[in-house]
Amino acid sequence: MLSIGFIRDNANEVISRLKVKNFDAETIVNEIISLDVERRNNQQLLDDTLAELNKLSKEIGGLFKSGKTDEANEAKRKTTELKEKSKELNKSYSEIEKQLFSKIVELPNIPHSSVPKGNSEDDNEIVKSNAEIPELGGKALPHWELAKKYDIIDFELGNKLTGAGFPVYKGKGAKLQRALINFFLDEAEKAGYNEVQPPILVNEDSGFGTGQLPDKEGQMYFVGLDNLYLVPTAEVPVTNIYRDVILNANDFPVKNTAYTPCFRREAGSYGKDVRGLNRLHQFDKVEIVNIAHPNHSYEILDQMVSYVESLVSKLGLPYRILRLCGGDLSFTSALTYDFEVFSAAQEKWLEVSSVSNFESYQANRLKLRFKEEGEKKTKLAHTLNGSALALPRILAALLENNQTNEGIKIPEVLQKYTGFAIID
RNA sequence: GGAGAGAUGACCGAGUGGCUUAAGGUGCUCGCCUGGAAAGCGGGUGUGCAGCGUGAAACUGUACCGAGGGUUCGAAUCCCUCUCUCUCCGCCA
Repeated sequence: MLSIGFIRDNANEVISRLKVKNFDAETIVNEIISLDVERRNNQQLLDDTLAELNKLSKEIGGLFKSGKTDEANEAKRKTTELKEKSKELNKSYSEIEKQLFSKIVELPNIPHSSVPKGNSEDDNEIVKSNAEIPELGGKALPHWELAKKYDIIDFELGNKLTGAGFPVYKGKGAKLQRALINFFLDEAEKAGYNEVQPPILVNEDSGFGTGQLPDKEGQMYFVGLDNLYLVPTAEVPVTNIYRDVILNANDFPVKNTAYTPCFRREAGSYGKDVRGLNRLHQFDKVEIVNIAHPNHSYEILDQMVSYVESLVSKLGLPYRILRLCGGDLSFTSALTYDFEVFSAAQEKWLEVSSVSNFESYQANRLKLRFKEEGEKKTKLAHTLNGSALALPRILAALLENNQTNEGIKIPEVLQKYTGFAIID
């Protein structure tokens, strides 16, 4: 969420810049400003009342000790009114604060100045395209048919065990999954990322910290008996490692990577591009998460984009990089680059990575702060994350693009992980 | 799952209603001392919100001793609820 001080000092800027996200913030911002004034007035009264009460209590203590019981009882009588007053002020304070909070969390993050205007994915800006699209000829099969032909992914079996969107990887398919995970983790480590293996169930505080809760509650699987959520991405547990943490400026940049399965209910997206591996309820992903100094977070973002680009290049996949327009940008993001690879039999671009800078939006929820060298005051850090990479669509593109009469060729970089060069 | 014991600052640890402004120690840091260091001595050392200022700081008020309520003029301390940790038993990959 945006910090109240920033909204207070930059109300007009907040309103105008949120228009890029097609978000009309005027009413909310005005409500926030007036609630903020109300809150501060209320706090002043409350603090004064409590100060007076504290002073009296101390005096009463002294009077009792020196045996002046009558005077003490007299003073006690005076506190009654103050106590009632402070109770009321306390109540109104929490009420105002609650309202203020509920308004502030309604505001999305402010988009970066480079974010293009636009309403949908059609308005995203293509930053780079390396689309040497392979010629497959007429008899190219989509990946779900290849999966069946070589018996490497079993969608029906997943239906039996769980339901739609939970495929079973078999034989060389399972091994290829494992190879991709190891390849991605090894590459991340080479790029300076520290590997962590977090829990894949998280509590409500964690869900709030990265912004999944309260808005996107319906998108996560919820284990009601224990009040826990299955992670939709490793971003949630890995970023929340730093919840309520105060870093030193020289700790930056903090770079973590994690492999986790990811669980998404995908409510409301039934029937659209869900064939095969295109959209699943459970999938594997390696995520990279950075915590950065505010002055350097956009350099870090560029580094992350280059890093992800190196992965898709090494896998030999045709790709393009998009800068998301305001309308397509997520609620919490200030700037997002999407990576898409071309899946040649479906003749479709598939999103395989999303790399974002959240600036201090998540950090404010997380209370993730840092101190400059020698300074006492804390400041909010910047958080960033990116998929590096999400497996299913990578797999879909690899299968489709590398199919030959002899079988499916495995990219050279993966062969030392798979132990085979072809699926036949 | 059963029984018991706990949760105090960066860390250890005292504190059973007001001489607590959270003792004492460790760590860190600044100063003195020193050729330099160690030791020693002295000072400082949390977070949020608000006020005052606005370059920041300082200063003032307030809240925070696992979380949330309650009792009281006054709560780290008493009461209630919850969460978590440890020990033993049970179960178990």
